[in-house]
Amino acid sequence: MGNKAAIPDIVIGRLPIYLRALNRMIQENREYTSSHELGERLGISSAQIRKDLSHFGEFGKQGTGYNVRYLYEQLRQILKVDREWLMAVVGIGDLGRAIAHYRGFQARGFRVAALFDADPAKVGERIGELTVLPMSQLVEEITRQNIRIAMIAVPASEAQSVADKLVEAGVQALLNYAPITITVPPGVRVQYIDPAAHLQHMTYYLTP
Amino acid sequence: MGNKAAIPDIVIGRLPIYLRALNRMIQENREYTSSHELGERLGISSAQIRKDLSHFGEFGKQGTGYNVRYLYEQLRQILKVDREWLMAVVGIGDLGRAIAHYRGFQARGFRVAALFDADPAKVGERIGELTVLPMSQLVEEITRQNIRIAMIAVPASEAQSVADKLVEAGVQALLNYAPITITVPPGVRVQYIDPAAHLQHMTYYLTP
DNA sequence: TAGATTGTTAATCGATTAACAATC
DNA sequence: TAGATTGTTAATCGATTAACAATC
Repeated sequence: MGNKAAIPDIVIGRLPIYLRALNRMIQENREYTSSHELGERLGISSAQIRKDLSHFGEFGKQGTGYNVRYLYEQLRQILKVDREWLMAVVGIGDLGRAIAHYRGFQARGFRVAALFDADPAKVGERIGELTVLPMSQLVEEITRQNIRIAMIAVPASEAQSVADKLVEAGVQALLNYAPITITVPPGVRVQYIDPAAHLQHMTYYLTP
Repeated sequence: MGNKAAIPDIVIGRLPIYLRALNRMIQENREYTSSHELGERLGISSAQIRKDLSHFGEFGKQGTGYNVRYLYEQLRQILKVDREWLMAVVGIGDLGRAIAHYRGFQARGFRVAALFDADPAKVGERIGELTVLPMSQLVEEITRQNIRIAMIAVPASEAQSVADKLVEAGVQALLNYAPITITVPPGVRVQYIDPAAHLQHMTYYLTP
């Protein structure tokens, strides 16, 4: 209580992993779990899990551990995914299309609510319940729907200017699929999805 | 020299980011760069970049910094991406298809060389130069092509058993797109791509 | 040369782990 | 009760940063 110190970002980054594991346990009808069991599944020490959770409150009971559903709901609240966030996708290539079709966002707090592409040939195309809009409507549509999150799925050469435009429209969180580091003003968050970077991380350890 | 101590994994994980930035600089025809400039672009301290690189050798010159192309080639060698790694993709849904079509792997050391799906309706389908194969051919085909890396793009419920099968076939590096932590034997590496987890990491900081 | 920048050492900072009293 | 497991403290471990001699 009276927790003034900011919680380390690295801890926040682990919460979605805990949430993912808890979701799995709910599907398996597990009622209780322990820091030891969770750690076992995730390859994390039980001490770390208890320490991480202790930043936010006391969620367990000595002797019995954590009620799976309760902890799940608490983490959803902490991460603010006990609601539905609207997202924009910019760049409707193969990847943007896959993102737009992906069924997995809904259960985790997200919904794709707008699609944009610079290519006139793609504008007007219907994908699910959405129509691809031109870049010229980006600011207007994002403002209208009060969209706060966007996914960038354009070529690397376009990513920075698209990011600038999204920030101008009021977007505060960017998930960038383009293989390039982008610069944003303070207060805007960026996360990166770069499969090739992950692959290169692993090849270091592979013997030729 | 005589560097016996293992290099921290967190350092290895940053090398692909440096490589990405250097690649960009090559495109921009920049001949030299400095730890300061690189750090500026990436939001990393110059000291960290110098420290990271110092694990592998001396790549710069006092006063002038680093030759962009030289450092790029050195990092490619260190990460072993100065060659072409063959990859298998398991699960040919929207995402698997996007991966199979993605043009960006080639330049970074990778090529998709085999596609698998459990759905008989998808088996036999041609995607680019490849034909989707049934799971029953997985071990044989991966062995035949000596594939060491695989990408898992199946539903979460299937991911663990697919991983087991890939490991059985001799795959040593897995990039898992399914939102679930998988368990693999020692010596096999796993990296995760979970966009929803990244999004949840960011919503923590968003004000409602 | 003077200015710039490296590679490296030592100091600092922060994250992880071990241990255990509290208690279900 | 006895056994199990939490939440927390202190100790350990590792990563980042600051500083600077070396030198291009």
